[in-house]
Amino acid sequence: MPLSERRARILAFIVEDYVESAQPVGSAALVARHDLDLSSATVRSEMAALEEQGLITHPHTSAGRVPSNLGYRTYVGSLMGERRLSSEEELTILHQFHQSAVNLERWLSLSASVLANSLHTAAIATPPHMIEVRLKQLQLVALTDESALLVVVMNDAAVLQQRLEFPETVTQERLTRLAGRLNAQLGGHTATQIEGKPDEAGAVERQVVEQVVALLRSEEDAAGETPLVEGVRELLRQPEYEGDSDRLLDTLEAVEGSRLQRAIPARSLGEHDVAIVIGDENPAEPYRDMSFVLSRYGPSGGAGGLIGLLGPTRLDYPDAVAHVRYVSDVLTELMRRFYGDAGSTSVPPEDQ
Amino acid sequence: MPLSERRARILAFIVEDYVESAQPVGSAALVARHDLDLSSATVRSEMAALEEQGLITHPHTSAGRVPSNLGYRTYVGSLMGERRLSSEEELTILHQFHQSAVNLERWLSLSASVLANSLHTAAIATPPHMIEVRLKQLQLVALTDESALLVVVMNDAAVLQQRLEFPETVTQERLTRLAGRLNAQLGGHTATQIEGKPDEAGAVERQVVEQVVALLRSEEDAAGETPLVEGVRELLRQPEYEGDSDRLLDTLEAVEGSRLQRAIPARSLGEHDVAIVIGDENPAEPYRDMSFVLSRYGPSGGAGGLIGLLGPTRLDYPDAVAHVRYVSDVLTELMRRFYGDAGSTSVPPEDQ
DNA sequence: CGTTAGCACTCTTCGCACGAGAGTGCTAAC
DNA sequence: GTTAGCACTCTCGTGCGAAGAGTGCTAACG
Repeated sequence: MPLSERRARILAFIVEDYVESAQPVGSAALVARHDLDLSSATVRSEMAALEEQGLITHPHTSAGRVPSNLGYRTYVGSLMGERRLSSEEELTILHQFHQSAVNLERWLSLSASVLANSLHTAAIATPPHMIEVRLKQLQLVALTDESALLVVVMNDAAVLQQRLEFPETVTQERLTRLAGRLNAQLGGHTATQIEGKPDEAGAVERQVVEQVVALLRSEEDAAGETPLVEGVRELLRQPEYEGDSDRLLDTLEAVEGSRLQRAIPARSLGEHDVAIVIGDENPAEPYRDMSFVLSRYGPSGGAGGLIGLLGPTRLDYPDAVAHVRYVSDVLTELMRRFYGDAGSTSVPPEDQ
Repeated sequence: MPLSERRARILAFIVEDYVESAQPVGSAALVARHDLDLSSATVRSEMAALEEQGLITHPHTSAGRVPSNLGYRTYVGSLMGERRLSSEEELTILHQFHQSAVNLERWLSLSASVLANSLHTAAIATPPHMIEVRLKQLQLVALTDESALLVVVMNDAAVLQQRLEFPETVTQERLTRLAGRLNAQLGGHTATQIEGKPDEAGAVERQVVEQVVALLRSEEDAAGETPLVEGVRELLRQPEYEGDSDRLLDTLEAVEGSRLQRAIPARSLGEHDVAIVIGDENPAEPYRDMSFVLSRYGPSGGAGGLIGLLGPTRLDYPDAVAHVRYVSDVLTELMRRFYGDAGSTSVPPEDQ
């Protein structure tokens, strides 16, 4: 049953008032704030109907109304207006990026900070990773006579390092030669491709190749890395947590602990989409009373990840969507500009 | 006025009982728990005397006694027994290190985790840095035609990276040659030494050298880096924060925000010492009701930092000291074993 | 003279009742 | 269909009293 125009308007007002005040909204307050040409009594009967449809609820008999998850979902799905950032807001954000160092990690944490501060809630960002991770170049630096540092640069500009212990004495000269040879042979290839090649002769060589593969694999798994979280304190200062230390600590745990990464709804997300997950739409237990507003960032086909907001269900969704979309676009554009299409140009032809 | 033997014993019991229960301890409870050959009345008069000397206080007239900061200080300074970890405890800890990857950063966070979990409070670790940071080797990897990634390895095995934008087109060949030449010229030198050398010819060359110096400097400043914090949730679950959301949030801010690094008492700390800072001995405002138990880690003369605990003043100090000391020793030993004396052997003779 | 039993006193905590306030739901009239 | 009126319900803050814990003092004891 579709909502009547009037009923929909009332639902929208309830959502918006509640988002702003964090207080259940009563019929009288509602007519006072928005000049509806209705009496509170009429609004009350409409509210009763909305409650009947499961869109709003009562905390208790004599309290005002609060949107249910379904209510938020309806609001987000068809009621809320499209919000665009003003050019002033956009400039303020851009300005911060231009002041930052040219460094992907910084950008990510800056993006999350901007989102967190704008919406007064937590923001998350998963580190970028490519679908196809390829070796760009490797280097070996002797540390002691029998150990060295392996530094691997990937096509998504990620740099990983690993210390190696050798069973025999190796000189820097030998390591440099080895690195040069391996770069020529393995550069531009994926972990799987490298594994398909015939084994190296010496133990040292095999060990290096093995580690290179391991590092490539770990970068491929970067999607599983701990997401960056910013603004937890903003979130915890929200009135939903006021005076409720237990809930506060549980949320802290849910947000900072390792559980978050499994709860992020990383399902298919179109290029320019913003995904909204409200309350118990998220199957993971501790996020039942929270919402995610997420977007994919990164040039299409290149390295990318997710960025967005994590807040109470009582979120300013229009504002959240506008901010997430804008920040994600800025981030994508920066990556495109400064990292090219993240390796997609430098991938050599397949071999085999 | 020195404490009488008996009075000292009573103070120690008060501290220990309070540490364990988090409840003010009353005279009757005290005699019941420890078989003192005294009546509660006698204990009461001793308590009155201890209060007179400022070692304990009353939350209110009819409550038990709580140690004051001075009381803790006295306890820590002369009353508490030396605690050593049992070999079982030591093995449990060692076991965790042996399961971890050979990676300094991992070790650090593991150390902090171990401390946090053992004492049920927060643990902090400042990233290691050397007093003298020297360039070990650098590498340049072309990313696009006009940009490259500069990777710098330092004598403390730290690896930093920075993206460079060049005003002209550069090939990987040219970068490789440049890197080789710079390694020969600058390897083993400090930022200051490199700055003392005559300027390079080309713009690209100058830019690279400039960045190398900047990265060395930033590593020198690593002492000022954000310390690693582990176990904040453990800390916040302590009874001192129970039901007090405001204090909880303030503490969260103090511990996770950027203020922490300035509050860490990084003053001179002997090789094997464990420094204890209790309550308002820390001049920084938000840490007035917290204690630090810190130790320096890292081989002497090599890269090192601070590691330790951050908890309520109501800390199990003997246990804290024993754990901090042990973990710090383990960490130092691991560094010595796997990173050698962190570059001190590979420092070339001074030039000039 | 130090130690102890006894006791009055103080202060917190908890449960409970009570009134004010907010908001609903129903009904009857417009 | 809309509205005014009103009884009803529930929360929240406040005040009060009883229970409990622990002290401080005093007087007696060895």
